[in-house]
Amino acid sequence: MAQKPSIAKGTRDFGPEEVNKRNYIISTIKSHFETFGFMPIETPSFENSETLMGKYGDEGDRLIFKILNSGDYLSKVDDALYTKKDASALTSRISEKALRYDLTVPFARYVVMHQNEIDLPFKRYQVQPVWRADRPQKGRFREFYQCDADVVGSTSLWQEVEFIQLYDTVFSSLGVEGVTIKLNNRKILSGIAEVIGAKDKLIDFTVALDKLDKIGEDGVKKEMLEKGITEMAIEKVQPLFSFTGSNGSKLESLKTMLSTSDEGLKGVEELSFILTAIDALGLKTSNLELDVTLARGLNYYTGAIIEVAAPERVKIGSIGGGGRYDDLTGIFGLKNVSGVGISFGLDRIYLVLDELGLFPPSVTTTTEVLFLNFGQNEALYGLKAVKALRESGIKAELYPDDTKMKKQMNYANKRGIPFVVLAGESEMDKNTFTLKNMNSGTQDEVDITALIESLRA
RNA sequence: GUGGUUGUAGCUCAGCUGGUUAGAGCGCUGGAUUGUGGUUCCAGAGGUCGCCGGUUCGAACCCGGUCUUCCACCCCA
Repeated sequence: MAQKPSIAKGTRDFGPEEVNKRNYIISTIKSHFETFGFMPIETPSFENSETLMGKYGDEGDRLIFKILNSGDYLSKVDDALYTKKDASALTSRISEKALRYDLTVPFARYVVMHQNEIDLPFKRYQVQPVWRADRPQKGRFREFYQCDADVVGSTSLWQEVEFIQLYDTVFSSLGVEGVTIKLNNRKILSGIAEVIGAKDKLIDFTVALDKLDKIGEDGVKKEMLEKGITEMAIEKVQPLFSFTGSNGSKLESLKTMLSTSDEGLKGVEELSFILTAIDALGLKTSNLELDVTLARGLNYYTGAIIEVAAPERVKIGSIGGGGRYDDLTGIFGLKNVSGVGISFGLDRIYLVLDELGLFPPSVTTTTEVLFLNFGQNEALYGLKAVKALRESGIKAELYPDDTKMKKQMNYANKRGIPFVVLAGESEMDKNTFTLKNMNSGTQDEVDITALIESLRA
């Protein structure tokens, strides 16, 4: 009984064209990672559960795909636990492995486990799939690729400067001009919370502030009030709601607002350093913008927070993000190692390139010439030429079956193969080939040298 | 995890207040056309109406559950 084929929720198949396009993006990103001095590593697709659990908050734990133990996993569960139906307690007994949730935590584990083999500061890049048991949505899947570059073992702000340059280089190279690299700093957000006397509500405060462009000033204020932030406190940060002007003037106004917070001022100083450096170095096509509402991934970022927005005409939002996290490896017992890194959102970059028509035509590679098959002797004659063409770097193939010519021509046509070679008895007698241009319909009878020459052009 | 939405041929979709053999376009296969594809013409194949149950004389259509799709929230790339 045949079953209806299906694929798991939130996963996708990729056809030849999609794979070629995705590979184009990935290889562009990788080549720039390398010119910036990053080195590749790979980690397993699944880790021991304890490596991942508890690193992404309660919400994160829920979204981690757990792998059921092999064998009779229920035999290890005592009746009391089983009857209690406590999912989280039961999970730890029947599942000891879990699928990779991101590339950062496995990287931290890698650094700690291999600390004697690597030289700090260590710059690594990693392009691998990750899995999340999330509910799928537009541009969000349960299996997707992350393209990460991180540096560990240096607190220097020059790293942040380098990462901004890297973003600019990659997007310019892909032809995506006019992206906006948004920059913020956790210390500034902390400072603001401190100044308004809501230090304990930092997360609530920033999560609400982050939604400013989405739900507007009134919506943000409403959410803040709901979370128990006082009206007086909100009053104090009123300037944040209409924060415009140059990066310089924004910094000035932050400096005033945060004058009583040492941490906040430190954040201003760090931002100022980065902005000055980028100003001096220049960017190819990107814009750099100080954005105090930027607060993603706040759970672990401790300094810089970076996010890249697609050009305005493409309504797709964020296409990359990153930041600084002090003590990245502390959870695995290696103290005082700071990390900073960025990530490229492959799927969304794909959508941007597709929408703007930025994939080079050469990305979709097809066979350049198809030899029609007229029988055993003709096939062998053709295959000798195919071999010669391949040695000249031309993508060539022979139609495998001796079927009707109409069928073979049709196949070439549908695959978009630009040239077809007809070589039957009469050509074999003369040691020639009939080369047909499928676009114009014209054809010429040529010898092997001329065949290679005309296909090479 | 919460709320909503979608599912009919390989694909995109019609299908009336519940009524007999569920349709179209595209695609596919064969032929017109035995060494010439795209265009045209002719013929043909292809459907447990997502799945399970219920209501009814009768269900693609109504009801419940479930899976899936897409959207919003939460969160996030």
